[in-house]
Amino acid sequence: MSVTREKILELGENLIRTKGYNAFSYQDISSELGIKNAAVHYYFPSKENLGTSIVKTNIQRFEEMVDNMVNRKFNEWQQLETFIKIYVKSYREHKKCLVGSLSPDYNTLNETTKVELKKMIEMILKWLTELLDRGRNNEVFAFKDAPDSKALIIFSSLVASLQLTGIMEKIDYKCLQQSILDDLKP
Amino acid sequence: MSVTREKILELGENLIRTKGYNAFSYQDISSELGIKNAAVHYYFPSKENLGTSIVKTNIQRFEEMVDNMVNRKFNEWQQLETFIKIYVKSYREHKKCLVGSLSPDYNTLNETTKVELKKMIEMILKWLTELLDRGRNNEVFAFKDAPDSKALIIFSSLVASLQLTGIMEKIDYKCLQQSILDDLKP
DNA sequence: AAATATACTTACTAATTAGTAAGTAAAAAA
DNA sequence: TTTTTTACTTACTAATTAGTAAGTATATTT
Repeated sequence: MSVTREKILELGENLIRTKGYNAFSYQDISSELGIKNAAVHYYFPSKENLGTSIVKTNIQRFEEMVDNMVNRKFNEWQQLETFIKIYVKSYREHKKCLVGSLSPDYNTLNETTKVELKKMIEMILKWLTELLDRGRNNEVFAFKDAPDSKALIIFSSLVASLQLTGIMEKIDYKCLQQSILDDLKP
Repeated sequence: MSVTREKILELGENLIRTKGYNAFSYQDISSELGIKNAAVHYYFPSKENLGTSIVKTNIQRFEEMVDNMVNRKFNEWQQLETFIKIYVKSYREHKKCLVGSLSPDYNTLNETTKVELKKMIEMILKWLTELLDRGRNNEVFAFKDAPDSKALIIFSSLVASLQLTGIMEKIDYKCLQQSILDDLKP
């Protein structure tokens, strides 16, 4: 695959995660890469196309991460820790996560982008729900709620806290991360 | 105060909460109210001005809600329930909350709007932290974490879940609400 | 060596955006 | 009754937006 194409995808993702979908333009990308507006359209004919590709790339990344953890025979606790680390990394890089950045703009997205975003959220929640359920059965986790409720609360906490830490510097994300894990200790 | 001015504030808030700050325009407001673009500028010279006024209105609403609960001598449990009800109402109306809608766009907001949004989040977290702390001392709530961590988790869950329910219709917001409350039962 | 595909640029369009300056009709104040 | 204020409209501007059509230099294939 083309280097420019990959740079556009990466820059586009960063722009969504720092400015939001409706605030970034093809000009933002072209000027940053030192190419012309039309060159971006050469790789991604429309913004719909680019947005959808960015979400698809993220879905793939998530699938690869899960595959990798299964191959390395991570237990449930290790898997949850690895997942949370993604958000801690975003926090350090002063970026929101893609889901948190795109969700408020959902109504303004094109159909194909909506479909992929929905798919991505479904995938994460399904994986997290099953992880929590399995982990509780194996006595790696302990919690009262239904696994799907717990998954939603954990995912929501990670997503929204990331948004809030971008505004309130005093919030300690690592502390929050520890809180989530402590809460699941048997 | 002018009726048109109040209609603009209300419509503007709804537009932020359904489309996002950078996707709504003065045209959206003027055409909906059957007035001209320039009439909106008459009341709110700039979008910065309108955005800031909308956040200020919401701060005032929050302060009034707290005052009202104190006057009616609500205990900590009742106060938390009342607070959560705001989000359940938003859920039923298919709207996100203002904080969740504006936070991802924070970097694109004007200084004055940033200041007010930060003030609003600070206010809510401070109130919730103190409520949880007081409630635990009075044995109305039970939880292990530090009150500020718990406040952040609860607030984040409410904000982000509201965003996710707008995408995944199968998520049961009332169930989540119950989970949050159950988790605090002594 | 000729044909073709790749990776762009040049130069543009049509629509939308926030914002403004000047005018106006009706109500309120003097 | 005149003046002033309120609440707009008309008519516009300058900037930015996504997107396109046609051209071009370079690399690759035939």
